[in-house]
Amino acid sequence: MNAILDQLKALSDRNRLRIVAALLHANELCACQISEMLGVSGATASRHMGLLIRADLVASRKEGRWVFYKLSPTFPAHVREWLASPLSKDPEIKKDQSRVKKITGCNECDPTGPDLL
Amino acid sequence: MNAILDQLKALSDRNRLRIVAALLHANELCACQISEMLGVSGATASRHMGLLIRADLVASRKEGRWVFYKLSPTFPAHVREWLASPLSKDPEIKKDQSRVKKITGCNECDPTGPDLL
DNA sequence: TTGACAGTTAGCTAACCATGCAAGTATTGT
DNA sequence: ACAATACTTGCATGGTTAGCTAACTGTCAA
Repeated sequence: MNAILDQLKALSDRNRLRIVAALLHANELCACQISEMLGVSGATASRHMGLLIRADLVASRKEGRWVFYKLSPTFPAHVREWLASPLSKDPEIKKDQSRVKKITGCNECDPTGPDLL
Repeated sequence: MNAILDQLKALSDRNRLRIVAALLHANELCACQISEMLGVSGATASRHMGLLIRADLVASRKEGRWVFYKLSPTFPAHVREWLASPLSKDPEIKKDQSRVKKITGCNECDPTGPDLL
């Protein structure tokens, strides 16, 4: 039960749910994009990502100074099916998506890939 | 997003997840069974049930002095598919199931029905 | 009507958690 | 080596929440 509980706790925060929605849409994002999208400090974003990683919902990849995040390969399929459709229609999430597009702070970030939403 | 967030928050508590697991297994339970299964006061159990109802995960039915709870007809199917199998195997949940069987405080309670786990 | 029982609500406390700032680590470029 | 950038971690703080007891509402029985 603890593994599932950790995943539920990780998902039951507004900002972390926004992060998951963004990763469903964008395939891969770097930390700076996430903190800017949320409008929180880099430290706070980093904590959220650590929590999502420990819950086995997100995987990270380090490349030079940057850390890139994507949904874990073991991200529960049923959760994806549950969240994908409603989140893709949510106005707040849509706003996040267009905000991410405009973030050019880290030009290595190329959030183009299969859209999972 | 708020509706989903409310459901996630409602599920992301150990005791409330135990309640949902019990309802997946037992079809219908009364308040006294739930508080006794959890080992918490009736007041605490009542608060948990109120939260689950407001999240639209549980429906209640009043019969005389008793209130019976079951999963809402709109309980998300994907969530059920996600939780059912792992929870049914969880030792803590199994212990809850056998504990519920022995509760005879309210003899109206007849937790026999289709086992959804 | 009075008492007992089942459940809810109010008020409180303690624990948890999201956040920011500041300091630390790691990597790159000059 | 030094500075700058990207992220992480320690610590303090304000807000949220699970839990209790006590008081309240509603129902049934004597």
